[in-house]
Amino acid sequence: MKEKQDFKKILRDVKLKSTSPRLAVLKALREVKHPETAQEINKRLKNMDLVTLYRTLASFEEKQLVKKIDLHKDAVCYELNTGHHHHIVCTNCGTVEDFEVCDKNRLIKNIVAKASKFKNIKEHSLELFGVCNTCEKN
Amino acid sequence: MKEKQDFKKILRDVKLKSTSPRLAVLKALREVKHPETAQEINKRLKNMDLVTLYRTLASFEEKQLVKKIDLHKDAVCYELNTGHHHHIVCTNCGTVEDFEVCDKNRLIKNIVAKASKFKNIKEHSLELFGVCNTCEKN
DNA sequence: TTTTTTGCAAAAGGTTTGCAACACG
DNA sequence: CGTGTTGCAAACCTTTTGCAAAAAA
Repeated sequence: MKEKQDFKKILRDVKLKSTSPRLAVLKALREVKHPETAQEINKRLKNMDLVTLYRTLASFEEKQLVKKIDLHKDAVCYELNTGHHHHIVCTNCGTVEDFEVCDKNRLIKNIVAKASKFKNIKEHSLELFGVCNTCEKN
Repeated sequence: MKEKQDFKKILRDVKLKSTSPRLAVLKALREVKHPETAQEINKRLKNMDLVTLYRTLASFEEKQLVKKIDLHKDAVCYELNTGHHHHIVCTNCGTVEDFEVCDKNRLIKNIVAKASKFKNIKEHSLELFGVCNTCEKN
């Protein structure tokens, strides 16, 4: 299977040993298009220990393979760190739509220019919350 | 005391009964300029039950007196909902600097214009994370 | 007096830690 | 073979819930 080789290379590149839990988590993360909580990911994986999953996600986050995102759910969500984007979340049904911000660098530059205590920004959160069109009809 | 009357009016305006825990929490929130976790607020208050504090903060949030904010700390932070602003957080020492975004409405409008599932945005998060100038020297 | 709120104890839920057995490289 | 990783149990920490006593209007 070609995908498996992909995953092994990804792990090798970040100097993580290739183990079956890690491969399984990479697969699970790639399968799904929206951020999920650890429990949600765990539910989709057979024979995966929740503790191992948390540790796997933590190591992936450290290597910047995944990002943690707060979508105002009961728990933090995780997603593969591919392509920079943000999310609009339906506060009613939980649907998530991605979006990109074209002039974000300019935005952040403007903010930092006025800031007195910071010169460099490493990360940022930007998530929108509303009721999606489907939910609004009901 | 004039401030106490202020607080009583605030509570009356949102139809919450005026009780000493609520007055104490309002005072505590006004005293401090940056968002704090429930535990941090609780530490500054004498004779305040943590459970009561959580319930008080929840009722305040419902009445939009306070806002919950995720600053990537161990727990959610709360702050008085006065004047719309966002935060830059030092990932090293925790220092927080506020900022305002002047063209935020335009930003959100642009995002929503491209969104297929959403027409209206009710809330948004926008927090920046970096290392503050002081920490960067060391 | 009636209804809401408080305070305590206890539970719930997500996440972390300790440690021995195991597996990758 | 040595070091990093897993799996299980148990701990941890924040937040919530239940309920009787207390306080607000």
